[in-house]
Amino acid sequence: MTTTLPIELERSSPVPLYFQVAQAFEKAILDGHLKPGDRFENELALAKRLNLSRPTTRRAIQELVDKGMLVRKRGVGTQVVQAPVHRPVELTSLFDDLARAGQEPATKVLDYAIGPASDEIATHLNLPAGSDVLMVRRLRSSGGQPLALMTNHLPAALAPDQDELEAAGLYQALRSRGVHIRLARQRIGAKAADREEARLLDEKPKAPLLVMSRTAFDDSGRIVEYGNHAYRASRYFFETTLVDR
Amino acid sequence: MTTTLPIELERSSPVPLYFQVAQAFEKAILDGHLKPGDRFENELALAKRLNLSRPTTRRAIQELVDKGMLVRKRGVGTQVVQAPVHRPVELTSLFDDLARAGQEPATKVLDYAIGPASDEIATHLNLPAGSDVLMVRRLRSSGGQPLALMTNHLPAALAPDQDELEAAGLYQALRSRGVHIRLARQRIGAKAADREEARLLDEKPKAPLLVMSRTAFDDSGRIVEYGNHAYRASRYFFETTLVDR
DNA sequence: TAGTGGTCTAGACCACACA
DNA sequence: GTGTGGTCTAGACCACTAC
Repeated sequence: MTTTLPIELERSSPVPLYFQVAQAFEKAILDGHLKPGDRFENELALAKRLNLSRPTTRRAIQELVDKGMLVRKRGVGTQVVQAPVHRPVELTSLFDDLARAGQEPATKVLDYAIGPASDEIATHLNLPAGSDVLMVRRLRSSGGQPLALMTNHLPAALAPDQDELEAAGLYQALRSRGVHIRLARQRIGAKAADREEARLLDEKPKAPLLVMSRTAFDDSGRIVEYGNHAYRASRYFFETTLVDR
Repeated sequence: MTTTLPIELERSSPVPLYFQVAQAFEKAILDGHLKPGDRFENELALAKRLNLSRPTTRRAIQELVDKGMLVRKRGVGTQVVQAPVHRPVELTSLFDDLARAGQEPATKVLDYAIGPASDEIATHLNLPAGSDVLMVRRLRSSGGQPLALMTNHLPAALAPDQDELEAAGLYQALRSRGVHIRLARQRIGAKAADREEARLLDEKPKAPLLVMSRTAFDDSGRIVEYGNHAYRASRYFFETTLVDR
């Protein structure tokens, strides 16, 4: 069955039309007005109904396909994916994730030191050996329980204050300094906790930890941050959605 | 500096023009002909040079932005990201990953049983309780060493033969049955190995394992597979690239 | 002010799936 | 055959950045 959804467009809004359309459909899916397996209106009909050009309409639909909420099949049509949808992984910090989940994260800065980079760190940050970098180690907790141990390295020029790092996430602190993170590459693995990690995270030595190392880039393609995070396996996981295009 | 790259287009090819362009640039970046930090030709100039329309040119560039190889900044331009590029995570199986890496994976089917689904599995597969499903448990090894223990559940109608599962990956077996996986949602975490996992994976009990549970959808949005995989932490990790759009 | 990317239009033709 | 999505054109106007 093809459901038609009433959509109001605000043509004078700075929000792109394709985005308004995509959001309206996303909301309809999340609210259950469009059900899993429902056939979607075809592009031409939708474009006509909304008084939009086909490319604009198409882009709106593609947005949701990329998010893993719709699937399209050439010659057949577009359908809503058959499963309750979670939020896709976004380029936000753990701090943001938790704040959104209402878990009230707290951060304690354990180490904060600026000095010449080791060869390894300089390589990861793509800086000349010996450049000044900030190393910060933080313990993130939520609900009174330790959650993650985070070690990050940044070019000294971008170093946020220690206060900022306790009050907000690293990315938020960078944003307020005009640094916009556009890209992150992550490597996710597992390891056994060493003695210090165990102590700080309130786990036993050799307890399984979920580890993530991340390199973040700004909108000029420069490396802004390199970090190693260790999460308590009992309290954290990553979600990813992969789309074949 | 703006580098101009000679690109040959095959207009009669079934390969889309935007894809040909994207591939040419991707190759140039991977081969080092375009270096990290290099300014990219702007869209209009590139379109004119290649005798393409701007949308087509733009789509080619966007393709590489989505892959995390380029970053664009409004009013400024497009640049090559400042770091060696790995392959992005794709919708392939571990089997494919290893075969590509030349590690000669081998698979042993430990269990293969078709029967009524438990409530939990039925829910994960979005099937009526008690529907017939295949449960298959496999041990994946490479280089003579165990690597992953994989438990998968599929609707019985899609069940590949046991032979197929030993010879190829699950996804490849499904593909040869006309099932095209278009979407996968993954949850990645860590856990301690239980006694049986430890035995099969040649690890000690309580050794850290990287675990992934995955739900896969076909091009009609139906759930095709639900699986739980456990990887030896010492031998596997996941890579993800996140792009802010 | 000049140059860049971001959005949008109104069409066109093609490839594929299905009845 | 009919209907669907996939690709492509040749423009247009706007928003933002840097000088």
